[in-house]
Amino acid sequence: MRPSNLTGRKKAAMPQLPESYGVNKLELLSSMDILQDLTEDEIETLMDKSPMRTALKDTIFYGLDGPEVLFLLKSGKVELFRQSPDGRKLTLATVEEGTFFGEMSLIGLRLNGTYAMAREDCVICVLSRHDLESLMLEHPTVALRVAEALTRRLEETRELLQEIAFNDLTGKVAGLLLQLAAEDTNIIDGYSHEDLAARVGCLRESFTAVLDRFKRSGAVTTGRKRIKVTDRAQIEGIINQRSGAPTPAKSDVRI
Amino acid sequence: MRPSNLTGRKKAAMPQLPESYGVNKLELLSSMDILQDLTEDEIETLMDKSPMRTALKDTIFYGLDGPEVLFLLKSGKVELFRQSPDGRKLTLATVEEGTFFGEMSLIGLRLNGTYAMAREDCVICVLSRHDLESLMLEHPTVALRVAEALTRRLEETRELLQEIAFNDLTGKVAGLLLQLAAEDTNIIDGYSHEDLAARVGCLRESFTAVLDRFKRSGAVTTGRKRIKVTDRAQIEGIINQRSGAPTPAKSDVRI
DNA sequence: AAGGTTCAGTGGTCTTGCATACACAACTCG
DNA sequence: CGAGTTGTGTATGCAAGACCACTGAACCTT
Repeated sequence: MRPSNLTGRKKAAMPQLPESYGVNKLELLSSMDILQDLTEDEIETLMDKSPMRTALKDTIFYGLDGPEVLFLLKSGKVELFRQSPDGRKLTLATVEEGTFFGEMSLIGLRLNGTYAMAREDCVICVLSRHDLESLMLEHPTVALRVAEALTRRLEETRELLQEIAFNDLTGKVAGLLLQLAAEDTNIIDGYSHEDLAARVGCLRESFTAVLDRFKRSGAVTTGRKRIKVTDRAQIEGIINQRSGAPTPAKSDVRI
Repeated sequence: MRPSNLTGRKKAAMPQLPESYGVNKLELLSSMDILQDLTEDEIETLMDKSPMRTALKDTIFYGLDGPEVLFLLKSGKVELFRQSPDGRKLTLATVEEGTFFGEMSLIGLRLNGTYAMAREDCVICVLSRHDLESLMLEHPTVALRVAEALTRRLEETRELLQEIAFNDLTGKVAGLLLQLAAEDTNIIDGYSHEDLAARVGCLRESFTAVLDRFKRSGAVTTGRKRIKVTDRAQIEGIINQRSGAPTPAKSDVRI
């Protein structure tokens, strides 16, 4: 946690977002994954109902107490995390623009112990539980897309669970690096060791130690808030050695 | 893993299920959570399309290679688990009757490294990806129910993730005991230490050791495949001590 | 340019839980 | 009823990672 950072932005006047955001409102909404099958008219109707908000980088804009709403993330990046009583942090997921979060509203729950922090300045559209339900009932394709997205997330979460459960720290870190490294550049940028440690659920020092071993073996190079995966194959090797790859097990398929 | 157990059932002739199952087919289907809003006619139509199968207790009936289908579990209990290359097992979820699993079919994936094992004799209805999609599109309420169920599971999985990440073994075991203990009797029945260890991702011996400490402190009594939680409060205390309860954190809610 | 803050790297100690190896009890099935 | 199988209880050495305490470097703000 970086309390001083979180509160440090309080004083900053919220920068008025460029006018262009207003102009592209429709475009932004139609780029949402779950709304892609709606017509422009339908999206416009929706637009009128749902307020548009912004959240500044590094602010926690949803905590334990918010309302039951679905958030549509139009631009920016949001991190969902939980916190243990002793202050440790675990990142559940990072939400990219064009998709939603806060799906707990679907079952009448709040984010439920989960905090949402903007990792970049964000533009967010808020949908009430009721609006979401009627939207889904009126437009089955939306419901289908929601179900698809939820399935994908469930799958990701299970993957993460497996990774945490099966791998030792070295394996977890290796997995994380591969997951975060940009496809093209192989660079992970903008995350401190502390951020990354929160994603594998370990201490900052332990993360540093593992990364250091990778560095010594020539698999990565590092800079401040910057890690470059130079030998992807090597990192992959570490993971496969330890977990992940499904065993051709004695499955006994009979139904 | 208990290979001999898994394969040991092979020889057993599949007992013909009682006729009553056939009679109650309609009733069974309408008790499915996601189908509860359909009329009898609609359910009957669906019935004709989807084959009905059975899976015997302790058989793995879905492995790495099955088709993209959604399973509707009508009776019995199914355990979804993954396996690491070195044979460790992690239970992702236990599916109770009246709901579905295999939702990966929604996004064109198979169960994806996940195995499904019948913990009791099961009656299962199989829905193809295509049938599922048309069902959801024609009946938005079904889609809504699916989304709700998926949300609930996502939430549960995150809860599990948090528990695994934040708690030490003692805490994890405590959480598991509370979760599994029957509301009324406080008894956990039918699970071996090995089964339970798989759910918290530790060795059988480690589980035994923790349980033994609980026993000594008088929180539980044990028998073969049977654990009775005698002092629920004490176990709860262990959990709260270590994790779980949300902190009144310095949240900075501003949107 | 100065002072404060965030990041990264390191060393040392201590606890937890893993690996391994048995012993025995309870259950199952021929 | 007897042999094999499965479930449970225990001990011991060992390694990973948590926890603690600092250091210096990079960055930001003024």
